[in-house]
Amino acid sequence: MRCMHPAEPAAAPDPMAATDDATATPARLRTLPSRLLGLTAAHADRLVGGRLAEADARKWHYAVLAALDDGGPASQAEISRRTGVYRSDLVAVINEMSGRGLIERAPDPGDRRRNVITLTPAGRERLRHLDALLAQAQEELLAPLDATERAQLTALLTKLLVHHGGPRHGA
Amino acid sequence: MRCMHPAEPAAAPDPMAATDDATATPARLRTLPSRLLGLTAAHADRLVGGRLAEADARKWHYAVLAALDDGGPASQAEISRRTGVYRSDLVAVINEMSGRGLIERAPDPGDRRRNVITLTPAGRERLRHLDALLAQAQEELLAPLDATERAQLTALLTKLLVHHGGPRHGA
DNA sequence: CCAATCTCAGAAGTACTGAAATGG
DNA sequence: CCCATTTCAGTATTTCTGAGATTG
Repeated sequence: MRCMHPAEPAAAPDPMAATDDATATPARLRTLPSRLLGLTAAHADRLVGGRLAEADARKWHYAVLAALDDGGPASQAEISRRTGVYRSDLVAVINEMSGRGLIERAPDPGDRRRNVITLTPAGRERLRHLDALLAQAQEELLAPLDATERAQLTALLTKLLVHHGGPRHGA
Repeated sequence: MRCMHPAEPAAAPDPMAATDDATATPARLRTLPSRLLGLTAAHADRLVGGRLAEADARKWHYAVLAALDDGGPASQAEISRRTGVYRSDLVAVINEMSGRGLIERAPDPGDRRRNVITLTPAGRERLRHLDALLAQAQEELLAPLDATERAQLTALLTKLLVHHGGPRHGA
């Protein structure tokens, strides 16, 4: 995986993780919640990134497609707000995706500062495909958990997120 | 935070995270487990990184101190194996920490290729301090959960990790 | 005159690679 | 001759900043 989430730690190695070769991971770190979270998130990130890579896509691509399908056509600034991708970096993403015919970039007649980005039929189909890949990744990730445990995990994580200001762009 | 875990996604922003301004986060992403994990991990990373920053420390510093306190004096290569920090990057970390008197770097009499890194009393005290800061961060992170829920979260995350090859250096 | 949008060019922080130098 | 360790120099990736040009 590359870097779909702006406030999310893409997939960087973690110094707190250690091999179990000669000497194992320091005991203090073994059950540290923040470390477990980081490790698990990294793992999930690899899973998701790997699936998307099969289709030559990145998190950003999916995020943009999802934002357009969900909220309708929008300016680049608006997409940036929806997805958390920086406006600067959105340019390249949109260039690539429009080059593949997944989206269309047209000047806004009403406000000539803006480009209106629209999802094409090919983009919608692409989104469905990526949705399927994403679902596979989630299944792979959650494989060791049963339905009850999955619900618990979602509930716990959501509780942590909403408590600290909810899932806003920066976090 | 910076980057304590080698295979853990430090603290990169997440494109899948979105503001709730005009249009909210795409519905598909709202409860996507991998996204919840990434968001929560990023949040935890900020908390931990923030606390450590108070003491002008980074994850790496803590990881090295913990590894030394836990496994005793070691060569740099050994510390790299314990912590997951790359040998190349360890050099700078060790330089800085030895400059602050937290550790000592001495040539190994038995094997002159190696440096033996030893924790100094100041380093041990430093570690205790960082331990306290880390504990604060965990408490802050888990504040919305009661004891039972915290245990559940730890259990669930551990289950996910051990299932996929356990917490090894790369993940 | 100020705000917003799009764009590019580059800084900053991180992970990772490769090779040289030393020694076992 | 080959392996291990320390170190440096450099690559790759990604987030984020700043400024310029255009338009409201």
